[in-house]
Amino acid sequence: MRKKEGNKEEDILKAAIEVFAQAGFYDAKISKIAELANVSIGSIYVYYQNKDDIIYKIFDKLWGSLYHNLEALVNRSDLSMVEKYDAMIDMIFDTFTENSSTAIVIAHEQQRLLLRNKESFTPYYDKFIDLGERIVREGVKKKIFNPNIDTNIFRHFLLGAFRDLINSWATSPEEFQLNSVRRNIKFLSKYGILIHNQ
Amino acid sequence: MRKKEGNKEEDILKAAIEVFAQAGFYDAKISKIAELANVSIGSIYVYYQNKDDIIYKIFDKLWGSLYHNLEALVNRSDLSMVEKYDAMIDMIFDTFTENSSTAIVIAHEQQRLLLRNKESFTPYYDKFIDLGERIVREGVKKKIFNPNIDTNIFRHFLLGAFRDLINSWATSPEEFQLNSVRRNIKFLSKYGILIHNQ
DNA sequence: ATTATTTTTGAATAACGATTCATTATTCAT
DNA sequence: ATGAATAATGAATCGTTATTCAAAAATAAT
Repeated sequence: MRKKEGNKEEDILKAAIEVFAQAGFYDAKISKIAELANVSIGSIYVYYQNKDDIIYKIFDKLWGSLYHNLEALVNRSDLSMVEKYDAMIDMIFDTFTENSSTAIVIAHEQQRLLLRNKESFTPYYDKFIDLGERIVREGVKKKIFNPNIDTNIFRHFLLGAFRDLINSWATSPEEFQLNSVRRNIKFLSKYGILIHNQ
Repeated sequence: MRKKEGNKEEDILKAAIEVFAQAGFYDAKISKIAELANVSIGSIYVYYQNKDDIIYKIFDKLWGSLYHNLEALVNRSDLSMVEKYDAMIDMIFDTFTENSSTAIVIAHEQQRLLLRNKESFTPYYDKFIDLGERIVREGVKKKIFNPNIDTNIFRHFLLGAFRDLINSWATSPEEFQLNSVRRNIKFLSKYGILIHNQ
């Protein structure tokens, strides 16, 4: 019986994230991924069904991580509502910034892939959204969040803003102070741009 | 001298918008665009250099329209600062919703194309952003907008939120009340999600 | 050392679809 | 009518690259 050398499956995924982030999914070459992963082209097809399969597994990994982290947060009763909301923003922020190439891939490719094939998309994405909406509804029920805001619209608003900002930072990190981005997302989503004078 | 029949250039652009929105840029077939435009494949290459050229002209048209409309707004002195901001949101909102397929194409393709080839991208995009930032800085100077918010971050925040919401509506219009989306974008960007109790 | 089993390899395949360009069609001026 | 001149056509080309699979290499058990 032959043993597997190293962890090719993981090497390939890591390489693919970099290649997809740099070139975009369609311009990314399997041969380039193989080269970066120090693996033959054939090996890629041992561990993954095809090119699509690779990107779907990238999504699955990140949304899975976000989902599990949010799950740990959603039922914490030691936090005030606003503390819980801030913790959610921090968690999402940390996850994306610690995986900046994955963040770029998601920002660039997710929308189209969702359109193309909703069935094979990671279930963690919808589960994550559900948990997020639950937190917002909890805030409304506790009369902390504005009940006139549509929960569904708010989550698109917030995630859309997140997506653009994280992607912009990941693409040109020299243009943004990461902590400033974090602070501004928190502040803007809670208080908006206007100065409140009463 | 032979005259051109109808307006093939425009027919092709309109068809391409629909095909790109439906299939995504890379899966879109030139043959499908030709079919939808009632034009031969060869004619497409009479009016456009290549596939890229078509999508760049789609972007140019929409961002050009946004830029010119914003230019008409930016120096209006008959509006209060908040009225001007609301008018800007309304204008962006109307432009995107009146061109919903183009909105989908932009939401799905712009980021990657910007990365791929910043030079051939429409100059109206940057010019539009500049005008938008000027309005925000005017709001700060007039002590209506919060001076602690980073202008650059705010525009990514707002446009990111816009992008996701318009795209979501354009993809599943049955899921959203358009006026509710408009109202919520205005409210959230100005006042945030928290109830202000003082 | 030999065999069995599993892993790895990468040259060859095969399909695809953007782009070209020689040909045909249409219009207009004379 | 005729002939420029331009517009339109679409079959054929050509490069590209994801995927396959038969062979080779590595390991473990005996």
